[in-house]
Amino acid sequence: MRPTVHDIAAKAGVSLATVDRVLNNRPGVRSITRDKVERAIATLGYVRDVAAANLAKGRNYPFVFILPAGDNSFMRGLEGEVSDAMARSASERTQITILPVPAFDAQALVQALSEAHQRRPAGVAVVAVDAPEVAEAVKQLRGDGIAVVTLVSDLPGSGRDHFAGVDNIAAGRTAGTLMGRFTGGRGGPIAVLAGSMLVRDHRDRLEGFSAVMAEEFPARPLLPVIEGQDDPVLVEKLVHALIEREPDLAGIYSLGAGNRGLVAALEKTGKSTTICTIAHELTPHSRAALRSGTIDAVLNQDAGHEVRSAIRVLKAKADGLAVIEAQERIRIDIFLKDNLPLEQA
Amino acid sequence: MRPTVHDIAAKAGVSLATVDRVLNNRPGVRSITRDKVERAIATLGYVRDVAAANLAKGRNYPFVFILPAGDNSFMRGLEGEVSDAMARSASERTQITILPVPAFDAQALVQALSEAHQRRPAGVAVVAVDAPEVAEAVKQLRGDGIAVVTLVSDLPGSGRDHFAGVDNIAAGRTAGTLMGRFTGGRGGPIAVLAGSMLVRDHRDRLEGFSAVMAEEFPARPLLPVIEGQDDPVLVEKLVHALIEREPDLAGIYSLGAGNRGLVAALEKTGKSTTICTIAHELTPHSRAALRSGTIDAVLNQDAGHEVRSAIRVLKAKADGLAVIEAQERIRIDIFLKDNLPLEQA
DNA sequence: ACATTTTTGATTTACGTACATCAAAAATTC
DNA sequence: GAATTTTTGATGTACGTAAATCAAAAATGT
Repeated sequence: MRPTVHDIAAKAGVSLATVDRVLNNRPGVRSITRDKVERAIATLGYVRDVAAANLAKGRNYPFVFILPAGDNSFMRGLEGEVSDAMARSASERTQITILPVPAFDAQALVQALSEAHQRRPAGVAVVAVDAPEVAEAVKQLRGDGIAVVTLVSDLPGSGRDHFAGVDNIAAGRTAGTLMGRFTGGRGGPIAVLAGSMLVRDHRDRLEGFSAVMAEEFPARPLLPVIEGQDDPVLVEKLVHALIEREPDLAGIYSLGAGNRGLVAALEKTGKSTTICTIAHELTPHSRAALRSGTIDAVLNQDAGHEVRSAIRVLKAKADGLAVIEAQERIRIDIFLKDNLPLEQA
Repeated sequence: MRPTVHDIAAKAGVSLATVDRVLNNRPGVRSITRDKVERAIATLGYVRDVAAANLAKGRNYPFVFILPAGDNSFMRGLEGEVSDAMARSASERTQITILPVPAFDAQALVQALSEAHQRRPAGVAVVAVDAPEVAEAVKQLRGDGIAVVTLVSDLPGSGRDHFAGVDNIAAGRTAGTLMGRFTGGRGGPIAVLAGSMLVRDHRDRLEGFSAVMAEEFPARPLLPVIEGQDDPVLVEKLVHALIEREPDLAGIYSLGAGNRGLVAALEKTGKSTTICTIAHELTPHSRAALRSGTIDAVLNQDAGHEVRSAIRVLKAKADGLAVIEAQERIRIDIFLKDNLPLEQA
């Protein structure tokens, strides 16, 4: 059996109360006694039973998740994962509140952060918009001892405790290597379709993609970036025009969300198989397009992993514990039609 | 606050003892009373505090992990993950024992399963060897109410409760698509390097790879399979001979373990950049080769995920609970040099 | 209506830890 | 060496559930 506080008390020749004082570093223990107890802890290999401790403490973790509203499939999937986490709240002693905000709206986000602040949670997870006033709001939360984790989109310089998301430069580089190699057998330029260059993750992906294309495939021309605002209608129009303008187009890298317009344009022009298409985020739409061959590869960040990681980190930070950064790193998944995971319920 | 057993008792107008009888379906409760209690549970939305229950029960889960011995990097990594899980035993209430067996030795595995049986654990996880006597040994464990999960390599027809590993046919297909597309710009045949066709996962990978090559890239010739027994020296000799014999070789798919010989042969012949190489399992060796460009892509199964999933499933089965199969599905990771996760300590 | 069986209630102890209180002992100060 | 402060011990309660015991009540059979 694993040792308990009683065993430590017996081993160290002190009372239970003293062991408790040492374990929870309460005052009023001589350093000699403290040493005795700590030696007993070490030799017996005692580790506190966290479950029992939490039960006794009645500890719970009120968290607020601030997520963009709208019909972005990825974000809705993310929200679904947070809901799943809420369903697990009972056993994880968390109390999660979701606060929706308009997408890409720094001012609304600042207000949401302030509302979250008023609730006095132990931690806040937020899909950040890259703006100085948002960073300022995050700083205020941190100043009040509230842990803050950025989710999916980071906010460097805000003093956030952690970023639960992928390395988007690496994601862009991965897309670049795949694009270069998949289109190796033919000529023609590559187009890049973004949502908006005002969003940090899109900028990072472009940076990585461009770098690899320049380094490894210098012969292949890169067309100027097209910004589709993640709007299906606008994207379809732009991609349609692009395909007509560039009959020899070899590939399209879509680094933003809203792939519906892209897929529609490709399928309507009958170019879906000849143009190599690489997109981001596995959603019902991109999954279908991958299966049909319209999209050739999808890079994905696992929203479930991100949410669970964010919660783990928030808990640790709320308790003042260290986080093993390497363990919380979110991987970039590559999906081809052959390794698609089964659709979940 | 979430409701407790006391709240149910009050709501249902019965005593605590009766609530306990219903919750743990002990005998001696009229169906009318049982209904009252169950309605109270439903309306209050009571969920048992698993931590408190486990504390009260003093529940723990003795498990045995049977792993192949030898210097296979992947298997050593797997063992490391099991060790990590042992370190977490305290908080997870598990007691894990590792039983090493000689690799690919059905007889030794049967003996190990029998030894595991004698320990009367709540569950056993085993890297299976595909042989009828092994299946028989697994059946005996199951017959005694011991949960069995196959790890990495499955054993269909043994009645095992679950398989914690990847779909190797899909993995082979994924490799096929990558190979076909990566070598799209040039001619030449493709070679397949296996460990042994006696092992199930190798057979499955070959099946998937061959199928995709035949379906999608029928023009590309496939050379007869080379079996290197996962032995670095033999593999290097065979690959060296292969490269000399086939000067126009476009790609090599290495679907087994022991990539050291492969990498050595490629680098010594100076063909490392011209031959597209796809291998399995991310180990220090394959990672280095990926980084240097000798290997172009690595398909990986996350050993940590597999071990943690196996433990979750064993726990659930030991408690007679259902498993959400979709949630325990292990993904096939694709790594290029651009999306390599950082090396862990 | 009585005996018998079944069902229910009341109460207690336990799991391992947290936390509070009060008294006792030891160390410190003057 | 007495007064004071600091340190330690003893003890109890709590968290939410499990599990046991024994008595009381209700249902059942005859």
